[in-house]
Amino acid sequence: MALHKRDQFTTSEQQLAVIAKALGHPARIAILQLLAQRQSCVCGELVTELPIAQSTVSQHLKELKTAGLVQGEVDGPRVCYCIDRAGWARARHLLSGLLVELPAPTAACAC
Amino acid sequence: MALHKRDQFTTSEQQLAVIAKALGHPARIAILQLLAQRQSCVCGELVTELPIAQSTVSQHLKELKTAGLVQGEVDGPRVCYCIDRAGWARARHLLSGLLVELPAPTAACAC
DNA sequence: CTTTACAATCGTTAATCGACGATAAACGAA
DNA sequence: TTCGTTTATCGTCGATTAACGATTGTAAAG
Repeated sequence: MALHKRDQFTTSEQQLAVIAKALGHPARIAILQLLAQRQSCVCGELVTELPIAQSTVSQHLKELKTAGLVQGEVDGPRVCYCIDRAGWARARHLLSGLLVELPAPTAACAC
Repeated sequence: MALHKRDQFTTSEQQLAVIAKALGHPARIAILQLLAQRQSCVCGELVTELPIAQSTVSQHLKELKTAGLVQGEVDGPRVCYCIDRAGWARARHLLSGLLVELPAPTAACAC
């Protein structure tokens, strides 16, 4: 593979991209919203709430976990998921940083 | 193809996912930041600032344009890009909506 | 009318994603 | 131990992404 162009970007750019990529699918947005609504963590309940197969939900959860946005804890035969406190705090920080860097459209460009 | 599961999600979930997906690459983050910094719109200047080939930059610009985040205007032989006011306003709205829905880690889950 | 820049598109390649069904693994209950 | 429930993983498939070089298109400049 050797020397990805990817490495030429800022770490904060990369971190933000990882977060955004994890958010880049409606199912994962829905999962996060469900986990936030029921502040009690849900498990395979997610599967019944979502219009996708169990294995697909599991994959999305894995991606969210990899991105550090979600956390799962085994509880008997089932797994209890919840939003990863630290990870989501970081994500919030990066995202709101972007909203500051790219402010609301005031004057904007001359083109 | 026929009937994507994708269609089963909220439109706001889908819109947010489209935005997030567009932000899901460090090069595109970098492009947006560059366009914001120099409030004057840049063009192929982007190519010299970024560690990727001209054609690749062009592709990323296209994706950003498709997502409605960026806008390009032909100016002689060159093209002047800037942040799409309306599109970015919408994106901001959706993103900050998410930050409200998923608040900072206070109590969180019992697991 | 050429030449020259600049930017978009084409064509290709390897890699990743999204989805599914099927299977395996973990564990409590009978 | 065996069964049922729950979740993760495997294997597969088509579609998409990311990247590049090469080519094409467009418009000012000579």
